Amino acid sequence: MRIGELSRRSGVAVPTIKYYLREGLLEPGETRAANQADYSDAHLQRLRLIRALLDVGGVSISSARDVIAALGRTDLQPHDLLGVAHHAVTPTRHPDRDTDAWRDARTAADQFVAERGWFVQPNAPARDQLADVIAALRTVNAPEVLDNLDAYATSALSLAEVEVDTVVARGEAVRMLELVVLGTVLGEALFVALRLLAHEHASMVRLAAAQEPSLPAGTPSQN
Amino acid sequence: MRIGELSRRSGVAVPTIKYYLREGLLEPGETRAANQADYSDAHLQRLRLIRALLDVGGVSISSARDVIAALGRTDLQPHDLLGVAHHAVTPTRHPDRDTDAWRDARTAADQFVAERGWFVQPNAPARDQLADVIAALRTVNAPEVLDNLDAYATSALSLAEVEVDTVVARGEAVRMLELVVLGTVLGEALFVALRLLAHEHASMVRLAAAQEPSLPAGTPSQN
DNA sequence: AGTATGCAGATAGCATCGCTATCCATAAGC
DNA sequence: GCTTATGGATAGCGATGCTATCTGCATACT
Repeated sequence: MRIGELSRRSGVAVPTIKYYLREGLLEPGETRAANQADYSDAHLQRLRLIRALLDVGGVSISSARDVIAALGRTDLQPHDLLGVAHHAVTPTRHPDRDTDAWRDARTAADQFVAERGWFVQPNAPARDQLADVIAALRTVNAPEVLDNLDAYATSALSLAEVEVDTVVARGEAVRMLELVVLGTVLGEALFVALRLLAHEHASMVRLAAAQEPSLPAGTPSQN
Repeated sequence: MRIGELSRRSGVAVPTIKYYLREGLLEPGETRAANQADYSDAHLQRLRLIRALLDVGGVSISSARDVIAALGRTDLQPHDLLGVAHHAVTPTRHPDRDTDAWRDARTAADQFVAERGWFVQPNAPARDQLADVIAALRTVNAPEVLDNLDAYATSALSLAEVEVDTVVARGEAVRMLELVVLGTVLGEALFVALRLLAHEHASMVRLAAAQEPSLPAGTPSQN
């Protein structure tokens, strides 16, 4: 198919597809003549993956390029891809990390990981992310949230185990790689959305109940 | 204190503080003369909150303004603030929602919420977010991730209950409002970081173990 | 009193990101 | 032969989050 049809079938504008080609997110089609290239169903699939990463996963163009490049490598194991996927979902914006307060928070983060017995690379970016949040919660003086660290970690671990099992359940290497990426990026979006829904439910049950006694009957609290 | 000291103590550049003043994120200091204003510790605190929301929470300037405006209102109950906080963590980017595939996903999202017995406003933005992810997972043909919806929801609910309880445990209304915001925005960042750490741990234990038998001895799988 | 520094408020500029629009020569389709 | 579409290149655009500069005045130091 040519670019027009690719555009129609994917819902992505032609200039945008050209932009992705320029940026190396999408492989060029097979050139037939100076101004004719042929795109396959694989291109369509790839385009859908790109849009999912960008629109739903919130991944940047350059991170998406890295992820896609990694997907194309046959020498990577699923675990190796995790680093790339994690990098993709790691925000670039972050607070000033060159302060004593931040370094203290980073120490606390490392200590927490160690106490949990988690096996995590010493330079994993998620350690810095955790330190960012710890430092922020301390400076805004909200230790209550940090008191729940264990609850957060327990939820996170049980989720992570389910996700990894989902990948492991697959035999084919190529499929596993895709699932690592999708599980990491879209899994995060999935959880975030569900957390907000659960948040609203829990809040309605526990907070609103106090002020407005006549709640929807039979709303379970799921304990 | 004057703006220079506020800048030094907060680590925020003077022009940036002026920008926040213009944008209505920070209240003007008490004017003493045409070009002299006085800032209090409350301003410093507020500035730290702003930086936490922007840098760690990834909230936009305009959402931060909404959140801060809501914090200042005395007529709001904690539950009312949830909507504002949720809006702040809801990304503006989203896939095309004007397709049949998306509407199907939205129906599936509503059905999921209903099955769970969750009490959630029909127009809650998180419903759309959930539909976004469901639609994306379907178009990239990764139903495996969706098979774990229940696991995700269970984790999300237990987390949400802990978070709501943390807010409820506080008596003072003003503090509760702050905690709703911090719990929603920074709680998300906290969970995301912990999930990545747990992800790496679980992956190391289950995936890398297969190819590289000599793992760090005694790494528990926390089952 | 004189000088240097700092301040408030206003306006303009800037870097990045993710597209979008335009142009050109060529090929396809009717 | 004529319209339309294409590939490739280059330039521009709108939003975001600052950053820089200017002006007139207050403050601080000496």
